[in-house]
Amino acid sequence: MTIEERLRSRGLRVTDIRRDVLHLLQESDRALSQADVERALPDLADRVTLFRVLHNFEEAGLVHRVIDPQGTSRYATCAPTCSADHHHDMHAHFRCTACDGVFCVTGLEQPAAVVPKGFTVHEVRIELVGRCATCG
Amino acid sequence: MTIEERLRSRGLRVTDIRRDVLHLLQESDRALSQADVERALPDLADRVTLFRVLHNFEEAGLVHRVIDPQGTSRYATCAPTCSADHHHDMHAHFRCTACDGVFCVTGLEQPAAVVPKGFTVHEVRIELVGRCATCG
DNA sequence: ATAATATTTGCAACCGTGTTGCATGAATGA
DNA sequence: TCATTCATGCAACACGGTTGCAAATATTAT
Repeated sequence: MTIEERLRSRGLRVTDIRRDVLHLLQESDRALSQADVERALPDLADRVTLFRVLHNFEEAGLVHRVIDPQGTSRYATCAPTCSADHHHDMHAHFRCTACDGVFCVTGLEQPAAVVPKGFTVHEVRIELVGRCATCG
Repeated sequence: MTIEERLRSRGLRVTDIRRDVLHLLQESDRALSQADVERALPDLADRVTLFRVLHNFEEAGLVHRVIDPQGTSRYATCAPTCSADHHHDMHAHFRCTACDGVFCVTGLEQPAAVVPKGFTVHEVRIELVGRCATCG
């Protein structure tokens, strides 16, 4: 599926900005912050526009968002089968302490959660912290 | 151990602000943001001072910090045996989708992590998401 | 108790991310 | 091609986080 088809399939109009940003996210092996996108594609668009584009992508289920340890949002493309509602419970994230890169990890089984009486668990989020292949 | 002893044992001087803030965190059953502390103890201190007090507590290993889904920091008292370095890998956090409260959960076993070749996992962070006992 | 020292506090000011409103320009469908 | 709907840029603001510096306070030594 081309990038344009991907955008249209989620009801988003095709524009230069959206095409370039989605392409960048697709090529990246890690989750990018808005600042990362601005650095990679300087002068492509106003920062408000970028904010809205990333926001649109997330709402449309094209990307998922993860909060990094500094509290800023990072975005990464979803698997093609992702939808906006339940794409988050399909994988965990790995964060490298050296380069601060965030990677997706699939195939992780969820541990049985033991919570106090009266608590209900709907979702288990897992973050792996360590060093990536590049940083050794 | 009294609050004052607790502060001194970590090399922190005892002041009204530190005593009140640590007491508040100790009494709370959930992790509090700086804004929460300001609301609970209005006019106790300047917001910069509060920021530094919470920062000191974390460095001293008196509290641990967790980033909530909005990307803001929340603080909760550690078990007395916690140190600044390894207090984070002793428990998971539970977040209530209704009241946004963050609670500590202990006794959770860590899942075996499957990561790509070349990756090294040093730590596994787990966040449970659901409804707390109060919110049903 | 007092003075000397080290730390804490408040203030002003700044940065980055996130966010809204509004006017303008561009993509789509008829 | 025209009308409509949506995307974009700009200005402006909210908020959390952060630093530097001078004044106030806690600790230590006299």
